[in-house]
Amino acid sequence: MNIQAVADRARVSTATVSRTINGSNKVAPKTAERVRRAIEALGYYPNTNARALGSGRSRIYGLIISDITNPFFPELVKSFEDMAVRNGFEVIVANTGYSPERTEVCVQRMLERKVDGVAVMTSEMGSHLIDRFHRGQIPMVFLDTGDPANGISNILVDYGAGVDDAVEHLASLGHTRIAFISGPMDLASARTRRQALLASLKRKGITVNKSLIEVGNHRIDGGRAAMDRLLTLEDRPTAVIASNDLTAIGAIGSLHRHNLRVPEDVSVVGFDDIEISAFMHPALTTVRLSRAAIADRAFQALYRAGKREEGPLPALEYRIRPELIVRNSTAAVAGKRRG
Amino acid sequence: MNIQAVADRARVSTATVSRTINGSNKVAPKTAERVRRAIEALGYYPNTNARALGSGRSRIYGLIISDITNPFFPELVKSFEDMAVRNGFEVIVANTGYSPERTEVCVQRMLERKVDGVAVMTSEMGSHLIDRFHRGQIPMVFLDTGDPANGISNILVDYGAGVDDAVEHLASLGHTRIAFISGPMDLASARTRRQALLASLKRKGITVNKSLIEVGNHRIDGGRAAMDRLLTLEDRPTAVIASNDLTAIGAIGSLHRHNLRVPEDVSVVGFDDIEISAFMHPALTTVRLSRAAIADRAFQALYRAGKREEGPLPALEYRIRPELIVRNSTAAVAGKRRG
DNA sequence: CGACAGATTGTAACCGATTACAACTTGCTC
DNA sequence: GAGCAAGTTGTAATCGGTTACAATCTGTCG
Repeated sequence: MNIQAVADRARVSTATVSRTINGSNKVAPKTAERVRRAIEALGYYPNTNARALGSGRSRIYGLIISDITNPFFPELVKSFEDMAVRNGFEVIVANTGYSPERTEVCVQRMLERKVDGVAVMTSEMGSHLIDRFHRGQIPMVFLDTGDPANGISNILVDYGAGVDDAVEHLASLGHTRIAFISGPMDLASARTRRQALLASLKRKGITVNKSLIEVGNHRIDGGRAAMDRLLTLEDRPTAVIASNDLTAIGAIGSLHRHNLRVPEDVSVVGFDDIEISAFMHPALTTVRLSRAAIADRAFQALYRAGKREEGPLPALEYRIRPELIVRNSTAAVAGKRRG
Repeated sequence: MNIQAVADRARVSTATVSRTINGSNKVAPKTAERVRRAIEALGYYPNTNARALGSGRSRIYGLIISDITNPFFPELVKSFEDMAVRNGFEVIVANTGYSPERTEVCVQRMLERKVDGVAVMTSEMGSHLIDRFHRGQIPMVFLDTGDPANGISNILVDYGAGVDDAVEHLASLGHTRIAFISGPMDLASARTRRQALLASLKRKGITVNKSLIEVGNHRIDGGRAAMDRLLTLEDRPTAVIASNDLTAIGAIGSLHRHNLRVPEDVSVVGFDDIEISAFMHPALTTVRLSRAAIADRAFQALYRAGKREEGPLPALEYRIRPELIVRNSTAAVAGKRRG
């Protein structure tokens, strides 16, 4: 079953079938209708490999993430895939596993499969790898680390605004001793969040005590260990902001093990709003970073770049503002606590 | 940069380059070496679209799952992708979203991209869709619902054995009033788990009380609601087995809200062992269904089928035995509890 | 030394689409 | 009715590989 069979049945040439399929306006309505009926009757669908080879466009987008088992990503992947498929694109997902070697493999996979664009939702992308995409004229969109001036669309998350909301929220509840559990410092996104938080505290006139800044690993165990350490302090924090939700969940676990109540004894704020956060006990107050919004902008960036024929790639910047979701892990600061 | 350029530089024909790349033994070692150096020097890699078109093999596997945001799947996807990439294959992941219409779209995507095999890790696959794969001679492997006699490899999970372990474990701790929170009854996998549990209880001589069987939805909120209902019973269960971990986590949430302790007052056992279960408070005792093992078998099934040239597809059955992981959500039954 | 098998390499058809270009229709205008 | 533009359709080259088959080379043996 190929395009020739359809052409024969519709009594036209393969060119006309191709034009009909691809929505060229150069086909007379009557002819197009005949072709469509032939396609229908034969149950024909085009061979995408031949299409890609002939046209130079694969209708595949690459999506590079760090790790699909990180709960931040599944929803992002799903949303992106959804949009892509609705627009006739396929998606190849690749995990870097935070490793440069694997990242190299990811890039190679994309190149070999001739993707029409690549969304890089992780920060482990060295400039020599970026160059390879550039050389292939492949549109790119990055999360936070793109550079529109350099032809790379960027999705810019306004961490400052999101974190401000969180700090404001805690301050309004009377908290002044606010601790922060950051992500691993070798992760660019973790550093960005940390900086945003420190800046925000400073802006609000809250003194930033070094001992109240702990480092986690963006996983539950890291959050738990960090909170354990914070609880050894002479002067414990009354509230904790975590660099992501898993860290916050770990912190809550630690607090529970130390027989402290959340939010009565300590308030906890997360970041991301992964699905499970709403169902925790207590439900987590967190700064939502919408994955659907990110996926949407990423797709749009690539899709638009693909629309232009042969102009310089229009690299754009898209802003996303996180949003504080208040649930039950935060409350007004209590009087002096035991300890 | 194409195969001709490599051929020119190595002073051979394109056929020889192709044979070298594809590891044909019909190339003299000296020649092969010359070709390899040319490839290296030029930084050449083949165009997979052309390859697929010419050979009829795309080196892409399809992976159909129900929903990547269901925590059961990310690890499965990652493991499968890992094996595939290591063996030179690409993977296309598609979510059915538990919907027949979307499932149809998934199948169409696979067909259009000419996958060399498809792993169906969900049960929403109607027989007319299966036929479409059959017609395309596309190897298939299913999870639990395959039929080797019909040319479809199957990965058979021995739910009975896993559930037996769980029941045995609870029985040995003195529990006799054991409740079960099932998944949604329109899900085949949920029904299978339910049947396995009922059979196991019967085998162990534990009376199965209808009121102790509740229905959840395989999500946290469903587990919570089901547990809420179980707690209204006159004679409460001392232990609960959940159809999956999210349900168990919801159940624990409910128990906590009712000021019951886990495991002192009620023991809880999950199923799947999703990543978060180990980090819960308390850490969840659960029956692990290894996603890595499933992914491994799925890949092997497709890969082997692809190796045979033109024989009838060797559909095989692979067995996987779940494994009880004892953590802190189960303990010996206490004396009479407050009612 | 010629014949022949086996190993190696090249030639060219083919996979199934896209698309530049040519060719043919129409319908106007003058 | 010739001339011409716009609209429609067909012809055939092309994308970049794979692979059947033909051609050539090498070595061995009688």
